Amino acid sequence: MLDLSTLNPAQRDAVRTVEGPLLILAGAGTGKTRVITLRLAHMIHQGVPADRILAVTFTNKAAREMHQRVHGLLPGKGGSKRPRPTISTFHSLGVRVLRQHIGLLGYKPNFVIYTQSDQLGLVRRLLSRIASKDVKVQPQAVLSCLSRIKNNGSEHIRFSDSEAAAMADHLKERYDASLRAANAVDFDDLLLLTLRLFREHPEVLAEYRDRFRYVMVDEYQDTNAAQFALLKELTRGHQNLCVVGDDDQSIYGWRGAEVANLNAIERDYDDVKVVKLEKNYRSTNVILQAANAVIQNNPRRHSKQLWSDMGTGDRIAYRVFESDEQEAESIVESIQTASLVRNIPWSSQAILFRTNQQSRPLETALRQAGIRYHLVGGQSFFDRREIKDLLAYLKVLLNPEDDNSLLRIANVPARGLSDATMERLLGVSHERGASVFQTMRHTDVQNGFSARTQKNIANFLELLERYRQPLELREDLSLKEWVSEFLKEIEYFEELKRTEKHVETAENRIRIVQEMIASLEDVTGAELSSGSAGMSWPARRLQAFLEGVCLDNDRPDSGLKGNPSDAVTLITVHSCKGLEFPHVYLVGLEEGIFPHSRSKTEGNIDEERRLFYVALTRAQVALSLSYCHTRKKYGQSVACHPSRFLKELPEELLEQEDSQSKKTIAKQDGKRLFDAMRSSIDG
DNA sequence: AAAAGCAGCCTTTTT
DNA sequence: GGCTGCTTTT
Repeated sequence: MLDLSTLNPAQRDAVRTVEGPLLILAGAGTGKTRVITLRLAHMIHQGVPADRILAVTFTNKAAREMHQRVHGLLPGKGGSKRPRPTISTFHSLGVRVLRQHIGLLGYKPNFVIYTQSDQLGLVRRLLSRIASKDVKVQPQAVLSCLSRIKNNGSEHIRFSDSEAAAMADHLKERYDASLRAANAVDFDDLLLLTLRLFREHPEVLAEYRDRFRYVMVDEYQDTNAAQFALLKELTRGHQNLCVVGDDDQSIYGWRGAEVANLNAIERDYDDVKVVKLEKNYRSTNVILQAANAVIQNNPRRHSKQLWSDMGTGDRIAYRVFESDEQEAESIVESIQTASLVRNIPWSSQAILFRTNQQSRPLETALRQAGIRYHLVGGQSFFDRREIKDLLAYLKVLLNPEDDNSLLRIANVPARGLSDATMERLLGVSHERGASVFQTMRHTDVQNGFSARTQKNIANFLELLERYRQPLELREDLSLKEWVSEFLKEIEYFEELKRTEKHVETAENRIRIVQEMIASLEDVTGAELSSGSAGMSWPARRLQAFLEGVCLDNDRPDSGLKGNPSDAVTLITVHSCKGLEFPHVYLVGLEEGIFPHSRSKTEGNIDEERRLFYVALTRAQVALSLSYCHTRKKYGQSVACHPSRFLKELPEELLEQEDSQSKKTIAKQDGKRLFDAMRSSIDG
């Protein structure tokens, strides 16, 4: 029997409600994940077949964790024969559905998924083709408008981006056509095409609706219109939809998330049961009071008051610094002191910041102090040239129709397919409505080029074919060896060495590629269910690998090798949602950074405040807030002012800490610090 | 056709 | 400050 006695009444109520629509309003740290996992386990104990349950999470990491926790609660761990609940993100679910049925929409099932940078590349290319020179429009802005149009139709575009919006409107057709020609889909398509599939092919919808009799959604406040529509399609009829969310933690509005979906549940479903979780299991009451006070300044929210049994707790440290470098150094010093004096492990301490670039001075300070850290988020990894190259090679080998990837690597390393040549091929491919790869293969096209270029084209095609064949034919193929051989043949590492000034950076890049290749072998059987039918085993594994890379931002420890995971966490406020740390240092609380300057012009201060609220509620026992008088922006120092959010904190919860008092360590602490330092020297 | 030099711009957040 | 993409040079 499943033990529910440790739950509070509200939690138990939520867990025991199995049938019908259920809305769980779960404040930060109120044991939400526990409720979800226990509810899942409870349903299965009650006899609901596990494979008829669908649980949707926001990130792949959350999905994995939930999977493990649920698995731990179920009987018969060894017997993997038992059906398991489906736990995935909306996007991964979309991929699964589309791999099976996308043929009905005229795509081929081996489609590739375009990442943000792929999309950006495509937009750039389209812009340069049509834009009559120096129309100053940011591809990034066009892309986000495109996304908005795709999701909501063109009437929803903001006025502030009118040029970008107009351009997006203009490009939309071409953009979609290019994707289709490349047999590619973008992130939005994963949801929108699934929705279209469900609407145009009721028999497919029926299959999934029948399969998933019980649907549960985590982080519901972050769902967008398409996701909500998908949920409605899936649960029409049985109405067994349970959503868990917190309107105060809605921080993805810029990506189309609609808090309104929380209320829409009560509007669109009959007899919705609402359960509110307000007892917090994470933080001291000082921290919770601060969080409550801040969030009260937001209008239109489901009122919630968090409280806990964790005592009053220490006041919140409030610190002011001259510069961002000093801030970084002092914070690192505090972390070190906490570790040496009070034995706080590195992993219990996290530094939170609003923007990725703020990590730089912090990383520098941590490295100087010799403290291990790991950086969460920060896209830099997949933006690395060598990773983009490698992924482009793999994508082309799997799906040569992928123009974007093909154009990226056609002449890398140089093989006589100049930009001019590829530009011409691209032009012809547009005329014929075929992919660049297909275009290259036509002899009549080839004949238009010089004898030398013809030879180069032929060589390139031959290279691709030669490596594609084993992928499709040899069931026992080792992907790792296969890729290694390919890179060796094209002399990619030599290319890296040649183009890099410093030997170390080249070697670093090579190492990164090799690590990536090694992880090709890690593709487990579990992910393969999504492989499209009719493909060979190695091709499906490669597909699963690329999917994982595209959809799962949570890259495996790219930090130093073999670290025993006791490291300080550096993380953006966005990606820290759902996490908790005993000691939290929130830095850079300045106007323009937090709240971010962009949010002011767009009137999204409320969302920034929610972001601040999320940051505060990550802390369990100790919280430190700080800002600087000057900060380096794009190389030069700029004066800054304290964040308005600081003024929203009740003064009695704060402990002003000037740089003097920080150095006066209490006597016994001083002795312990001394002993600790001595023993670390002796040892 | 490849390498070297230079201007301009930025990333707020991520599936 | 640093990167990307563009222009010039050889």
